[in-house]
Amino acid sequence: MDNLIALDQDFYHQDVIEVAKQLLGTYIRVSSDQETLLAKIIETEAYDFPLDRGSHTYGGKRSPKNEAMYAEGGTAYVYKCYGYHDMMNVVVGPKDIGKAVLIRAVEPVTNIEIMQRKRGILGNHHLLTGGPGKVCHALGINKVTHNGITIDSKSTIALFKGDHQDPNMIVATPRIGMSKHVAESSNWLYRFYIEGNPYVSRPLKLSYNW
DNA sequence: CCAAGGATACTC
DNA sequence: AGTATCCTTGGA
Repeated sequence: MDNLIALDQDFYHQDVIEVAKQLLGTYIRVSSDQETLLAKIIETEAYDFPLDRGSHTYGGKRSPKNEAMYAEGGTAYVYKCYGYHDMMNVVVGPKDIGKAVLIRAVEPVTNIEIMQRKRGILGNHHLLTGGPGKVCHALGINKVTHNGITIDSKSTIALFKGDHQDPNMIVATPRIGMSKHVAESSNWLYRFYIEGNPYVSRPLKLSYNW
């Protein structure tokens, strides 16, 4: 994978739904002292502001925990869910506007064996990187190291343009894991993935009716 | 103090 | 398809 072109700042200042869709097919690179891992993003979820009840920033709610989500577009918002699963989001829009896109699944591109070792998984399929916690685990993304960092070609987390993504191959569904309190927001079609991609997360509750 | 988690891995 | 479980954060 040569010729990687980093996403520019303008990319992160589009509508959050646009960013969620356009991130499909782009490449995420995570670098550490030990290795450089590359994967293609194939599933995302948009979190809007301020009326999205499913978002951590709903109603302008702000605390040290979600502060990074109010940073400038192009920042990483990484938080822990259920005590141990790290979740990686790309912040969207201007500073103090709490919008972001969650990276829900990726397709490994280089150093797949290292991702398998980190995950403790032998195969190369959706169990390896299909799920937001799995993505961070496989790529070595964690809150302590990465929350609040700027995403650019010089950073430990970088995003690069992918091949042109056919809009007809993008599937939209409700988001996963929305609680009841979230009410009507849970029905919004804010989850996007590339049709037919084998790495799409498939939790058990995937029977939708619309 | 307690309830709520943008989930995952393991059983049956 | 069910269930145990990780533990930090923030609001009451």
